[in-house]
Amino acid sequence: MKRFHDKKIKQIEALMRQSGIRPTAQRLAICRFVLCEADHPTADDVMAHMEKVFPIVSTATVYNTLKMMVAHGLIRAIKFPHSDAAIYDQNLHHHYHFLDEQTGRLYDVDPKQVQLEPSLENQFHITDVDILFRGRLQTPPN
Amino acid sequence: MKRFHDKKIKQIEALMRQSGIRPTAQRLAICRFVLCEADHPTADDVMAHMEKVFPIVSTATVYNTLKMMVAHGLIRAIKFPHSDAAIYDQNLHHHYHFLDEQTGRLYDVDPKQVQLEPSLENQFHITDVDILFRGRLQTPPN
DNA sequence: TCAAAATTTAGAATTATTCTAAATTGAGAT
DNA sequence: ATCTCAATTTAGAATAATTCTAAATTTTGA
Repeated sequence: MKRFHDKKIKQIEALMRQSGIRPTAQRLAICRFVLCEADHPTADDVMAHMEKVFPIVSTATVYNTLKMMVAHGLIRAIKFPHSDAAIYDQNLHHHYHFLDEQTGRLYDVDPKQVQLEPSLENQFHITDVDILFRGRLQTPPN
Repeated sequence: MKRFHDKKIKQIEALMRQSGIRPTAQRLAICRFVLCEADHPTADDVMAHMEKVFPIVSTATVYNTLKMMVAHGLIRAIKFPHSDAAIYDQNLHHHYHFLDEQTGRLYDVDPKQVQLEPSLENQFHITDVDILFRGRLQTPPN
């Protein structure tokens, strides 16, 4: 499993280089976490993880790296109404979100599962649609 | 028109009392602006207006009053991804929003104009849906 | 008219994020 | 290996939106 691990690192390093991000140790650790381990993390989540796996990282580096990843198209930054902190999304496909109001956890929603037909052509030319569903997880019938 | 003006003030005062908000001079001015004059204002917009019509109001009072109006169901506070500032919405009907990306102006969208059918019952119990359409105003054919 | 309660205020505190300028690290030429 | 220049990282200051605090002011109702 060490080998597997190494391979993942190598892949991420390659991805970073392809995107034009020089893979320093800090950046690599941040990218790995955000791309492979985390689920809709905030900058704070990344900080907390980094404090475990990396001697000392500054908030500046975390924010700079996240911003860089966004700029190079590796992730997207999104804000939701329930929190002031941006979350970083590794899912680059067009998708919506569901917020479990009880846990605060976000889930991706495939647009295929959502039939949406706005009749607004007369007034607005729509280029993008953000949707946040809110509620609770469905308790499966036992 | 003075009379008309007075009547509006009286109505707002009555509304405040009914909602359990004691109508002080500051609060009345804030309520009037938010309910009758403004369009999706931020706290900052309210501050700017107040500086014109009222000697001195503190940010604390503006925020307190807005929070109070929200708590008493006179308005709703909403956050959108394009700005960190909350906007206050006097439209209490269920509705969506359209953001004109060129001007930053928000428009209400009647849910009747939007056919939405998510197939998520197996996974999620949806209690609310926030939608933000983004784009530009439709240029009317000349 | 006076005390108690409510309101307002200035300014400090907080949170998420960005900026700044100095220190450190790294890469390529020698 | 070594030196230099550019890139990166850092601590901490700055910013913006909002909340908090404690003192000052206003209001209310015996």
